Parts: sequence; structure tokens; C-alpha cells
Amino acid sequence: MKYLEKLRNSGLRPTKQRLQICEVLFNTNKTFHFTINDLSEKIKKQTSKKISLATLYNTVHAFEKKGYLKQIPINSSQTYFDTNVTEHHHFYDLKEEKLIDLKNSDVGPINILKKINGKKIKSVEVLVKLED
Amino acid sequence: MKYLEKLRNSGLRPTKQRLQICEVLFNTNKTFHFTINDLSEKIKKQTSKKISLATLYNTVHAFEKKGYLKQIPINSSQTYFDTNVTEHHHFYDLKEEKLIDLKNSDVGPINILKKINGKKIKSVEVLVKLED
DNA sequence: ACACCTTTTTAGAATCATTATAAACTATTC
DNA sequence: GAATAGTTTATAATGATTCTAAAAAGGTGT
Repeated sequence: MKYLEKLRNSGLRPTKQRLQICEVLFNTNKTFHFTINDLSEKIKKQTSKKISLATLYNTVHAFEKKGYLKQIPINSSQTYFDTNVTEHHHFYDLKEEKLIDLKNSDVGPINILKKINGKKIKSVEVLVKLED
Repeated sequence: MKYLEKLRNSGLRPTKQRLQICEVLFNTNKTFHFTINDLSEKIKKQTSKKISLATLYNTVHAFEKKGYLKQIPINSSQTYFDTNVTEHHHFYDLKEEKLIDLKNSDVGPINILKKINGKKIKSVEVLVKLED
């Protein structure tokens, strides 16, 4: 089990549910965006046994804290997560309410000149809103 | 009444409530960030007559649609609005959960090289997350 | 294998921002 | 002033997320 190690090394017990969620999230070379609800649907389709919503929330937040997932800053009724945890940016199609990845080379370097004393920059994220 | 014209020109009837909200939001040379709840508190303090929550939501969204307010894309339990509708960016202090303006000159130009057919760029917003 | 302790899962309830409803009210036009 | 369309309001409804507390499962030592 390739995710067993990963979980254990992060201090997360490799439970059946977490391993299952890992399969759905990470067992692909394509990264993708999802909401908790998307994830719930995906799991329902892939397997017979269900995972409770509370567990999905717990696990996704645990993975986020460990750096395996990123939250995408967007105003939407649901929170979006990204399995692509590298520094990159997004288009948001306002009409279709869909997120599209922007490669880093599509945006170019962003220099933040201002400094706040005692604070470090954790991330720099660009959201480009699209309309028709 | 300086806001009466503004509202009428936008096709919004200048009601008592809307004029009141204009006073609170725009009668200052400093721009600021707020949530619906902040706005509600501010109005309670400034006046005796109260405005219902539903009206605050309606009005703020109407103003946003007209371009008098901007939503700030950030994952928070409450939606943040900005009275500064010029193109600019934000720091978000994760610990204090506070937004700080970044002047455009603090970030420099951002070139979006990728194009999506049939879509126009409506806005480009940078969120810089800060940690200790 | 068993007992022990801690972490995790779970169903369901609770929370809380936001939106919908539908009746009363108000601005505008004629 | 009457008619009409747009607004406001209190309240209910919605829906994503978090909380709760009890049951289940993982890990460790014997």
C-alpha cells in the first residue's frame, strides 16, 4: 500500500477511510479541483461502503494541514480544494462557475515588494475572473 | 444629497435605507473592508433606526453589481467586501484573520498570457497569505 | 491473542451565513 | 391622488460546515 507509509510518516493513522480517500485524490497523474461534495460523490461511485461526511471533512482538513491539499481562495458557497499543491494560479469562469488551472508560465513571476514586520509570506495566489 | 444622483443614475431608487448605507460606506476618503455583519454593527452605532439584514444583503449585492463594491476572494466563513474598487491586491494575515491592502505599486504588473476563447478577463486579484 | 489507551469514525444535532418568501410599504409616473 | 413597479421587512428555509458523544479501530505492550 503506497499511501500507508505516507500517512504514517505524517502522524496520521492509516485507516481504511483515509486510504480510500487517498486513492481517490492521489492515484492519478492529473491534479484536479474538488469540493467536499464532489469527493463524496466520487467515493460513492467508486466503492460500495460509504464514508461519512464528517470523516471527509476531517480528513480533507487533515490533509490540507499536512500540505497534501490546498484550499483555493474563491468566494463560493462551497470550499474548493486542489490536489495540485505547487505554486500556481487559477481562472474562475463566473458564468460556468468552473475553475481552470493557470500554469506558472502563464502568469510569470510576481514580486511582492511590501513587507509586514514579523510576518512571512506563505503563499501568493492569483485569481483571474472570466466573463463572456 | 450627493448619493441621490448616484443611485438614480444607476437605476436604483434612492430609498432612505440605501442613502444611509451610502453614508456609511462612501462618506470617507479612506476605503475599507467589511462583512455584512460589520456593516450591520456600524449602522446600529450611527443611527437609531435599524435596517433589516435582508436589506443589507440586497443592497450590498446591488452595489456590487453596479461596481460600487468589490467582493474579496478569500475563504472565510463570512464574505468580505471592499469599498476600494480599483484594481489592487491583498495580504491576508492568517493568524489575525485580517486583510491588508496592497497598493498596485507593491505588486507590479501581472501579465496573463493564457487566453480562453470567448472569455474576457474581468479582474485579476492577488491574495498573499501571511504567517508568523 | 488480549488488554489498554488513544485516535478516528459516525449519525445526527447544532450552528451560522446567506437566500427565499410574501406581505406591507414607498418611490415614481401619469 | 391612483396605479404600478421596485423595496423593505420579519421570518422561515436552505445548505455548508462544525460539534457531540458514543462506538469502532489502530497501535503498543504483555
